[in-house]
Amino acid sequence: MQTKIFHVKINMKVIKMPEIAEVETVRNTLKKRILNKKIKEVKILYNKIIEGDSKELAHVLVNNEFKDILRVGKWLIFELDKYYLLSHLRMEGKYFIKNHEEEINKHEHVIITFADNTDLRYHDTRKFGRMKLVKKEDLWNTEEIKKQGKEPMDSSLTSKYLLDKFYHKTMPIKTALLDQEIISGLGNIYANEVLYAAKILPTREAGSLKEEECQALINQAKIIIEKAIEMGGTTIKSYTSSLGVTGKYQDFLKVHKRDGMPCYTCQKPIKKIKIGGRSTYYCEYCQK
DNA sequence: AGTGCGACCCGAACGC
DNA sequence: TGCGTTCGGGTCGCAC
Repeated sequence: MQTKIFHVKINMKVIKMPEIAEVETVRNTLKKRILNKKIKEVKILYNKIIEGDSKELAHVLVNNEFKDILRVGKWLIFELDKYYLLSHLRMEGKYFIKNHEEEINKHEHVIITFADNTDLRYHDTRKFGRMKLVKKEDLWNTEEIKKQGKEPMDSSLTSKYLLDKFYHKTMPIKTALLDQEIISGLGNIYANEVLYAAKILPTREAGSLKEEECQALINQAKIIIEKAIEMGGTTIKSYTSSLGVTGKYQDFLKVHKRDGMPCYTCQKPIKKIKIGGRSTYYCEYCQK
């Protein structure tokens, strides 16, 4: 099983979507497969994935079991008895469940073996992902968790909240959308999509947005995330091969990676620029 | 404090 | 063909 196969084929390229919807999909998928199974061995093959002492982490996991899996923003949180194991997939982190006998792939960096001889394997080609052990009582005082802003699906994410966060901000709205301390869970791809759907130019100063524009961002973020979670679930279930992508995914992304191609609304070519070093796609006519 | 940018990684795509 | 170069993702840390 591959848990991170949130891929969309566009222009014959596979686009990866390491965002909140995908992390939620991973959480739901793993919950069905790994809870309440005794861990008998932990191998850490690349130490920099682990923040802190990797030997201690392995020691804590062995003879323990995962009770539940939570999520805050893009952080996966595996519940143990006295600790939580935090896991951030960054761009290319994936979890596989394999039989322990299967050969270890060169990108598998953490191998957790259960008593039933199945492995939970953390796979990360770019080695950007991170894991960290925290004591249960410290979870909400952990920097990474504490600073997460409101999630798109959270009803307390309101236009007033955004208006307040954006107040006097000179950075482009695109950059502000990627700030996890404001909205937790949006990545570069969804930021592009949300701005297009809300008809807001990515270059606008965040502080220049009106309340109704903030509301439009929230509305579109909810729609896009919800759809993506729905699609993610479907993708996991129907996954059979690397080509297991159905037709509807091709219609999902409206601007991302579509530079030079006609805008679906006005037919003028989609522009591509860099904002904060990140690829930004937009329609200069439809977005104001 | 707010903002911007390089570093971290490595496979894929691109240029010659 | 094969080589070297560029790009892209999220986040942190540093410089201004």
